[in-house]
Amino acid sequence: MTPSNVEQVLNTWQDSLHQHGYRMTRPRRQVMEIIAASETALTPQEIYQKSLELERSLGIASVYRTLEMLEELGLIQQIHQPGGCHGIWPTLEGHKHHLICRDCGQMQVIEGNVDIDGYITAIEKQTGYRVDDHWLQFFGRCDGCLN
Amino acid sequence: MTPSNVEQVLNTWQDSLHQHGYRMTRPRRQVMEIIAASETALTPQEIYQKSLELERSLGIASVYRTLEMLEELGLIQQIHQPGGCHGIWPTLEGHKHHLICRDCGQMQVIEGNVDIDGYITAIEKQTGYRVDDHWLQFFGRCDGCLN
DNA sequence: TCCTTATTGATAATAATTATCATTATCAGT
DNA sequence: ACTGATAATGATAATTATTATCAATAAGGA
Ligand SMILES: [Mn+2]
Ligand SMILES: [Mn+2]
Ligand SMILES: [Zn+2]
Ligand SMILES: [Zn+2]
Repeated sequence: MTPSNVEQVLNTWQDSLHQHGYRMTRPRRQVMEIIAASETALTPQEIYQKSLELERSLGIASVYRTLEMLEELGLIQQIHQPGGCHGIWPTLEGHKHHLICRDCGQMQVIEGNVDIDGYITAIEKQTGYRVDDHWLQFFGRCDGCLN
Repeated sequence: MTPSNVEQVLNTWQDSLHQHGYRMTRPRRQVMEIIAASETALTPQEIYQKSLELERSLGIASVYRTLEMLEELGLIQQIHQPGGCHGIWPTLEGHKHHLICRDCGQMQVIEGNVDIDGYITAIEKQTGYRVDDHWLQFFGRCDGCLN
């Protein structure tokens, strides 16, 4: 994300916090800035480590508490990867998927394809389950890491 | 899986162990039996807990070591779930996906649909990534938990 | 059956997450 | 702008999960 894009996301998130009765504090802003500015999905520990380079670092407990809040508000979600789970990424609007580079971790957001809806209907008929969500993630190597 | 089906899987796995120079021991057999007989994806801790009810329980270190070996042999894989990750499930042959009940955790194996291949080709052209794997998981409620 | 050595299990060490509580800082109300 | 109620922080303790260590054990080829 570009710096101005990060600011825009931060403002949206701040509105959501206030609408739900949460205060906007410096630690929370720092966590949100780190997440929104990152090119890769970060773990709680990675977010904490990045904060150590700031003028005023975070408490590890505040990192976990902020992530819990952001997830409850639906502003972030967990990205699951082979051999390194629980990365954090802003929630996607609409029907999108994740493409992740195995080498550098860089992520791309992919438009969802409509065919999956028909697939889901078939699955529900076949199994008797009611499907309310799905995850689709692609793994591979990015252009930079291939060359 | 039915008991006889479990036995069949266990024999296949035992062959794989011996072919790779691993010994078939009682702890390893117990871990494999627990995994193969389970209706839900289990965590390492859950596998250990189940073993406590057996005549001769497992050491927690042996659980982790056995899982590491089985994963290296490609016999099991990690199942990632919202709010409870790193469940263990036997590796699927061919192109299949997972359907997981949010309430009871029961899993169903779903045939993969061919449309995803075309989707992947489009993604590669669009992003410059080379895609070598994908995960597709469906979440919902099973027939039993709906009623 | 014997022997080599891979494997186990008890436990120590490390890492990650959650709980506790005195202190601090946000922000609604004036 | 100031004040006060209290939400939130951060240091740290407690808990939980995972990995490392090593003497004792057992698998399986000879
Ligand atoms: Mn996961
Ligand atoms: Mn989709
Ligand atoms: Zn890359
Ligand atoms: Zn169910």
